[in-house]
Amino acid sequence: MKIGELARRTDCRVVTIRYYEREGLLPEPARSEANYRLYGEAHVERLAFIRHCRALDMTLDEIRALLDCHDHPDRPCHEADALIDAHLDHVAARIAQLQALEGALQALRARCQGQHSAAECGILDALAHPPEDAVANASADGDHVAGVHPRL
Amino acid sequence: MKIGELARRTDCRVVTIRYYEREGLLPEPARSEANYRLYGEAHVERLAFIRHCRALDMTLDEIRALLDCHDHPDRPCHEADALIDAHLDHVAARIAQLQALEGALQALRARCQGQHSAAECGILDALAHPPEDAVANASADGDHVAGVHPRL
DNA sequence: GACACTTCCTATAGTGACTATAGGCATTGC
DNA sequence: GCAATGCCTATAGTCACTATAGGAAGTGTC
Repeated sequence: MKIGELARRTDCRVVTIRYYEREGLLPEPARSEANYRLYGEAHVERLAFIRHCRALDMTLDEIRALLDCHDHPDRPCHEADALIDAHLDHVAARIAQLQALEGALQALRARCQGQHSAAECGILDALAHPPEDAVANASADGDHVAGVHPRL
Repeated sequence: MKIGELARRTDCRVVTIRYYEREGLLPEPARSEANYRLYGEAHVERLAFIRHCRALDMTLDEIRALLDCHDHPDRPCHEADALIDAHLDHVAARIAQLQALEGALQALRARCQGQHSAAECGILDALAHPPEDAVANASADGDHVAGVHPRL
């Protein structure tokens, strides 16, 4: 099949497939006479694997490591386990962080009901002079779980 | 004060301050004879405002909008309110998403206790052939709240 | 005054995981 | 024969920074 069908079957953009190829996550496929990429079922499976990992918010580096396990079925799978564990930790940490953030935002929101001018707005005031601890715990500590504005 | 002191007082890197200036979030300060940037208390306050917003994971565009409100105290503050509301929605959505993700990862993790070879590993198997719905709800829907791997 | 060390300056490129654009060839349907 | 679509490559842009290079100015010690 050509790249468009692969894209349709894996719910992945065509450009993204080519990007994965450049990044070495997908092997270079055969080419037609017209130089079109030609894929088989193995490619569908591998791309599906990648997209599932991405849906779980793993980085391409993490996925590379998992694919490496996948490509060496004779080796033990401690690595894969450890990777998932570490990733779980990151996700849990990020959730806690965002919940703190949600609390801070709700407190902020409660300070204004929209009836004032900006000069009297409790929100703007609080942002200019926050109560010290309100925001302290909400900021990330480099734990590799992304901020509030994803791309996907 | 010079840029280093401003950075220390606001817990913000020097390069980041210059970046905010280039982005128009901070006004260009006065310069010393040696061309060093010279800041006053107004800059400290404005930068603190920006950093608090960033700690709440707002984008620079959102912050620009809030600063615009801040800079026009005579105007009503509906905009600021609406912005915080929208941001809260995004954070809440992201939390829900990550919790779904956490569940999917825990289910995944439970499939292997690390005693197998990669060929028998339940994790790798599940990633290659997931049970359809497991991952479906975990993937983002472009709601602008970032993925699992932040930078900050 | 000579030297090292730190702080400051500008400009440019890199990060991750894509997305967008330009310019062009191949295929398909009418 | 022609337009619409799909495919190709290559390059640049996204966001919020971070890193690096190369140099000038200020500070402290001998």
